[in-house]
Amino acid sequence: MAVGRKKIFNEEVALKAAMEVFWEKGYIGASIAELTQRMGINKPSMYSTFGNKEALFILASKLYAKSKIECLSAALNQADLPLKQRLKTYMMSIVAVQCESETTKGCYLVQCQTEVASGDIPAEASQLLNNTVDYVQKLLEAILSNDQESKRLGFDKEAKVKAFCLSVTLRGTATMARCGHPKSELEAVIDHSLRGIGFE
Amino acid sequence: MAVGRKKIFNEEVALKAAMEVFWEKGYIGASIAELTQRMGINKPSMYSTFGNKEALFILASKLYAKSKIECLSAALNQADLPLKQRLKTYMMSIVAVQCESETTKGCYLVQCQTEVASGDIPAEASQLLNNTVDYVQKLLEAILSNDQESKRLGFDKEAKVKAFCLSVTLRGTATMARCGHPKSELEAVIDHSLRGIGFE
DNA sequence: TATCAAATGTACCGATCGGTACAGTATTAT
DNA sequence: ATAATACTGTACCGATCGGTACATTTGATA
Repeated sequence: MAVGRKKIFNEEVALKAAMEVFWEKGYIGASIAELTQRMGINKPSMYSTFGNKEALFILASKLYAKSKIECLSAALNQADLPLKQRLKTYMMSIVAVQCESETTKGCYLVQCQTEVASGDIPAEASQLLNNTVDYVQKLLEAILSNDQESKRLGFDKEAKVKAFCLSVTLRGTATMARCGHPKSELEAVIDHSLRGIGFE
Repeated sequence: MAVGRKKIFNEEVALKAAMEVFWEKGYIGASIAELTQRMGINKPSMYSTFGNKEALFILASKLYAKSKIECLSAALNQADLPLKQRLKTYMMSIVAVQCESETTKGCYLVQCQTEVASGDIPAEASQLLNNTVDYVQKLLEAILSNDQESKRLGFDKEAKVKAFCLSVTLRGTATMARCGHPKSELEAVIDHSLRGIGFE
């Protein structure tokens, strides 16, 4: 058994709170003071548990990727549903995440990636953000390349550019969600976007 | 004639330099130190000429709106060209601005609007940013509502939602441009987007 | 040439940034 | 009980933030 005084907080709960702050404020905008306050711990506890701001950010980003993005992928492979419907369900599930908060937040990744271009985010964290954003696009591309229905429609030949278009749309909805536009308004955009790559 | 020592710098040149910095770094990310350095002046000159950071930001934002956005509107009203072509030319001219820099910047407005949601930008400046972003969408909506060809196609009945879709696309391309995607890659997205609202 | 307004450069202000030293307190092992 | 260990709280570090006081320099006016 571990010796010494027990931690008074739960690491997972604290990390989730940190993720929320980074989501709202970005990497630079999230101060250690606000982070620790919202995490319910004080600075030495944060530093001893998570290392430093960058390490905390990397953990928070991984948590976002896992709990808010990667877990949605299954919708794309529901074998019995038409491709269009699977894509719409998947994209709308991402939009739902963008709109889920009362304090409008958009997408953690899109939010923080704008800071990458500013040179404000350390290299390792930048890489992680880029990889996760890429993950969605690659996933869409893979479906459009390999799905039977997609091949039948001839979409596999333009899978890359079509996936890119859908990805652009999702980034656009992320910025809109951050400005307070509700899911209901963004649904029409997804519909039009799917039409744009050739559905109907 | 004005009495006293002459200004050693040109206000317009300095303001343009400030706009570039805000464009790259956003409002919070642009420090007074970097701003004054890139403007080629020192802090007291900046404060005596422009007031403070917020006032400088408002002037820089107005300059961006005028010199990078509003001046592009004419392309939409080139009477002899088909609507689709006018829309594409207009949207691509905005994409060109998003991609114009060697240090990739995306869109000043989209960049800074994400900071509005963080509560980092003073009220007056927020309002200005929102208005300018709204300007593009309203412009698209007006064309789709009133243009003869648009009416013939029946687009005027859904002008609002179609304009919103195009606006989302342009915000998406802005975030892509900021990540280094070139204009050539984004052109296909504009084409698909126009297809999505009913062209072809 | 003397005067005076305006711009400049330096040096500083308090507040906040990310990060840490250290004393105090709780917990387990001996 | 006592020692060893790990977490907590306070108080601080140097660096940077936006902003300013002030002495100096410049140049037009009188």
